[in-house]
Amino acid sequence: MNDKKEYTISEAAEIIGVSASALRYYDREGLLPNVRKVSGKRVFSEADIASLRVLECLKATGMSIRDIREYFDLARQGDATLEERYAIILRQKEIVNRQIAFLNDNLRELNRKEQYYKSILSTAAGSGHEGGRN
Amino acid sequence: MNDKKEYTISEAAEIIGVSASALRYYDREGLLPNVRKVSGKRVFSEADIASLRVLECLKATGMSIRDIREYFDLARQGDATLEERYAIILRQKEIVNRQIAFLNDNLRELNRKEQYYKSILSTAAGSGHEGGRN
DNA sequence: TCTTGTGTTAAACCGTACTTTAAGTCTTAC
DNA sequence: GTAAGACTTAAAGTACGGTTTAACACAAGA
Repeated sequence: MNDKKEYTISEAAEIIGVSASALRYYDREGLLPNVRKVSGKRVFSEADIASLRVLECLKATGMSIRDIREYFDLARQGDATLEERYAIILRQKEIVNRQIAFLNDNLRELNRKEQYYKSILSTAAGSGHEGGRN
Repeated sequence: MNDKKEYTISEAAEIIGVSASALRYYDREGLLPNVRKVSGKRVFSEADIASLRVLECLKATGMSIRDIREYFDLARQGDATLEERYAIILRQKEIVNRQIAFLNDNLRELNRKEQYYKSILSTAAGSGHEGGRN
């Protein structure tokens, strides 16, 4: 009995870590078709919260709101779209792997810069080292 | 003698992998103060290309155009700002490390979803598995 | 000379993902 | 009954990072 089953928009916002207006925006964009309305007010179920977590995961990996909606639409079409959704997840995994590899490349660049600054700073001399270049 | 020393805007754009209009935009935003103009036209030196590479690196790690300009401005102020620039690089490294960690978290989520779909698809039955949830 | 190609500018426009505003509804507490 | 607090909507506004447009300049080649 510890698990509450329903949430207001501001509770859902707090749980997920976004603003209530962002949730309204997601709803407008068709991303929350399962959220019921009781006397004009949105009621979020545990399943809606779970959907929001998936939404946040996909969003965090750079998928656009539009593409996430398409993925959710497929889910609502049931088992017939399982393979398609599986393919989307695989594709998104590849995208994330590329993002990570890219960030690692840039991290190496930053490390080089760090070492460069370190070496200059360690010679402690105040004597003109640079010509104002980055 | 194989190294050309100067480039037109479209050559620079090609080398860096951005559009010429993006370079003009960077210039407008004060990110290319060292680019000379010869009879009204921008001339990019090797040093300018090097700056652009730094710009792309910082941009790729999520630094805003405005913050990159501030970093470049510090560089133009010379040795007095070395420590400050060093600190910026260290901070940016931390940001990138957090980004990578975050992407890894999301990758794990995607892996879970992949396994979930895989397990359903492997039972090959076409029998109602889901209620249209994501 | 005239066209082609490459460059220039200022200003307007664009897509994405929200946020803000204004006006209204509903419930509860006093 | 009335005020507060949380919710609703449609529509406008915002920030960011460019892109596009329109009008013009200049150099080289046919």
